[in-house]
Amino acid sequence: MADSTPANTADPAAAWRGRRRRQDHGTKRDAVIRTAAKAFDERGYHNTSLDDIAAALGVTKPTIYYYVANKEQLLFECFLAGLEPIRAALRRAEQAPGSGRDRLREVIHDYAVAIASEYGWCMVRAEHQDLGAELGAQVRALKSEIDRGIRRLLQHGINDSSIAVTDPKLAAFAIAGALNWIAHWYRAGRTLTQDEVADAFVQFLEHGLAPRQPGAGNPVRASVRVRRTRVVAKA
Amino acid sequence: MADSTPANTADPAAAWRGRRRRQDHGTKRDAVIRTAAKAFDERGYHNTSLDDIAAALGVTKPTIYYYVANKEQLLFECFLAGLEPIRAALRRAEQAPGSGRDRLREVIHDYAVAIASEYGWCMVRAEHQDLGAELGAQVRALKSEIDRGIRRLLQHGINDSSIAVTDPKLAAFAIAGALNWIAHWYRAGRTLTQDEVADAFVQFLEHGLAPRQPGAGNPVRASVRVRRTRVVAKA
DNA sequence: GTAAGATTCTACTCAACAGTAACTTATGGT
DNA sequence: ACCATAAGTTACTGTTGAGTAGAATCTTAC
Repeated sequence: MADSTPANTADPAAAWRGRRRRQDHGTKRDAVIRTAAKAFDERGYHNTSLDDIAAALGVTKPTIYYYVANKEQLLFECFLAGLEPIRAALRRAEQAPGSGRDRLREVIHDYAVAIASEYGWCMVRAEHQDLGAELGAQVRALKSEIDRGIRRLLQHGINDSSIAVTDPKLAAFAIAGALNWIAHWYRAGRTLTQDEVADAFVQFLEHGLAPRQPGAGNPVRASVRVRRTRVVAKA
Repeated sequence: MADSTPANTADPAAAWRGRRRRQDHGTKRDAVIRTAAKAFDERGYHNTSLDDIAAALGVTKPTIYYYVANKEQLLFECFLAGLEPIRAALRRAEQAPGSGRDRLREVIHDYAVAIASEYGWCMVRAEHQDLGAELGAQVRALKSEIDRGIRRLLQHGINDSSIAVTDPKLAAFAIAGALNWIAHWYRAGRTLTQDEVADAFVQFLEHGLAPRQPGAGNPVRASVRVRRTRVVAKA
């Protein structure tokens, strides 16, 4: 989860191969989770056996149990890893300056980038029923926290009249839906970068389909304040 | 699939209970598919055994095999049943009058209503990997047909300048995403009707977050031409 | 070098569930 | 009345895959 160590960006199996064995426990655990996320994304949770994941890592099944309690918890960790960046974006927005719309714009951007990550599937497509009552409730709580955050930003924007929507609740669902869906179609390394997608979505969600009325340029003062989220050291 | 016979609206098990046995084959088959869709929605595909579905219908497992070939095909039928209304909406839009935006508005509305149906889950959350290569490809083809339809409407709208988006492809994804997500949160019989949701989404997707510039009222000539889709005879 | 502990492996158990075989019962046409 | 067939049942098989016990192997500290 701590995306800090090098060499976890490309091939997770590298955490084993070549290196000496008594290797940083955390790094390997992250590799397990990361590989699981990728496998779930490709084949779905139930069509992925722990043997599959083990094989992808070049180890055997019991090794996985050395790092996580069971398959359920593995899925849970994927959720957490994916959800965290979005929660961080919302926390940042809470104490940022600017109109509601400016701040929401930032969140939408970071949200889109997060969903296009390798954990996108887990956040969006994984079924809560696959987690027991306990963990399922935790995930639901986190998701609902995100939902409330977006609604709050919408409300701010409505109050300072930088945003106009009829129903903030449904608007939040529409925004989250458009963004979450990215996980269904986006594949890394095809034509579009995560940032390009994010910018396009910011654009669309702000203005919708209708042409903007000529004249009365809308206040794009801060544009997208390109705070390129600190990229983790690659390689 | 043929939503024509009475008594399939409420409880599908009613197709068996009380009635004599030599009963309309098609009706019962529909009841099987409908019940499967509901169960998949509630517990997910893999957490639903055929015994579960059989129990919900008040029959035993082999009876299900009497109506469908296997579990995979059962899921496939749910896909078809759900996707069809959306394809129909697109077909209607193809030969409708009005601007691209007017026609897209109709499609968005009907799409939203369809996704809020009991087949919403199958269309949106079911994994293609759970269908074999054959059926999976068919579903993918249908979905891509829908995607192309939306893009075409967007392009019409751009041409007649009733729509302004930078990238029609991404706009189509955003629209589909917002709509598809409805399947994740909408539950029938809570506060909002399908139509209310649909209208709110039409509204939001047309105008986005930004307040409309005062003056220059936008051309809402046809509004939502409330062609209340023919409701099937209920009970 | 060697003991202690950390890490990974081989070789299982056990339950769930899709799918089937073969038998039973109701129904409608003749 | 009777039989051909539609509709359903009970009771199984076979496989898959999560999870575990316990042995084997590596690493580091001393």
